[in-house]
Amino acid sequence: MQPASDRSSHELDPLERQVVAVFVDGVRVLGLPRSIGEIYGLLFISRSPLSLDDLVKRLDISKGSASQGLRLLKSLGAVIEANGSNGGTERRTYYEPAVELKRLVGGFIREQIRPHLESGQTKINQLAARVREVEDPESRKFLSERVDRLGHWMRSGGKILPILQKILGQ
Amino acid sequence: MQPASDRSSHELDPLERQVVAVFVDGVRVLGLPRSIGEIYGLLFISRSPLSLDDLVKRLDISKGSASQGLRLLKSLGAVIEANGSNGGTERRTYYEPAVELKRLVGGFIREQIRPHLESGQTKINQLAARVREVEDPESRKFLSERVDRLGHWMRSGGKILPILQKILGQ
DNA sequence: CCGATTGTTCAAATCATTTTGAACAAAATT
DNA sequence: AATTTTGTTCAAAATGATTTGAACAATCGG
Repeated sequence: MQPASDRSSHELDPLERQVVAVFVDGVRVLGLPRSIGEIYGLLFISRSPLSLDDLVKRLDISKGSASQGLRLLKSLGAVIEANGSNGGTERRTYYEPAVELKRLVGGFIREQIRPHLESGQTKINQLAARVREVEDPESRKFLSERVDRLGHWMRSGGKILPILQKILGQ
Repeated sequence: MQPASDRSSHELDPLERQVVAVFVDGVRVLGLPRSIGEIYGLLFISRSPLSLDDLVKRLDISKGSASQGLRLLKSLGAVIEANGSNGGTERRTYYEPAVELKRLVGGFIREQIRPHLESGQTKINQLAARVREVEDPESRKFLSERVDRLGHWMRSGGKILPILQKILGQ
């Protein structure tokens, strides 16, 4: 005989499976691996925080995956450690999802978008320097027009981000 | 003896290579394959339209890649066919890049983002229906709060897109 | 101190995506 | 009509990313 809320059952129930599937899809659009979606999805639909071991058992993934997945999600600020409100016994750490869109978007931008924009800006500066050394004035004009445009795109991208965050912050 | 603008040289010059590298990086962030970045990048930095065959030779990619890459780029509205301004001789088609950010962003949103948002919305509706059938009122309350949140995220995503387009359209 | 528990790391295996290239189709040229 | 040119398609190969699992470290309890 099992308790009503069957924490020892390893399998996901259909609703949980469906939620996890939504997140697996979602993270693929963002270019993140499937396991990230599985982990976050299960945390999102679970009423209480889960340990690494819970994730391993219920999602049937390896410890390695769970560990790495949690690390990434923590770095994004998408999961937080739920330090047991118990008296400090229990050394196992439990995780819960951050559920404010603002936080999620902010973390994603900070970790996954900004670094690319920054390295892109560097490369475009190098490009501009090279273009200045092109002999033929006609070519140089064309190339600098294009490279300028590229720089403009980058700057637009940079400007969009805070706006995005502002809007999604409600 | 070769003409000054050496169209028969297969190799990219260093500047072209650098531009292509920037686009290869760029499209990876968007989750598109490398060849897409190579093709668009070379078109972007080329003073005249290029044919499929030019792309194959200069980028040293297969005909198949070039053909599929061009198809995707056309569907995004990122390259357009430059119908020779000649008298209709020349049956080979040449391609040039669309260089207005607005167009590029619009195409990407239409082809790569909207479909996901739409199928996501469908899935969330199914989810909501299932949640209504959960017996335990406590659980049902929790689950419907979470699923509502998910729906809210989706709608936020949908609302952001036109704003993005407006801002990037200058 | 020893064994059990919890979690991390990283090389190897697995899996998914992209690229290739051969076969084919369509249209133009001889 | 046969050949050449241009381009598409798609199964198989190559590539690249993720996942696994064994080895390891750290901490706790007995």
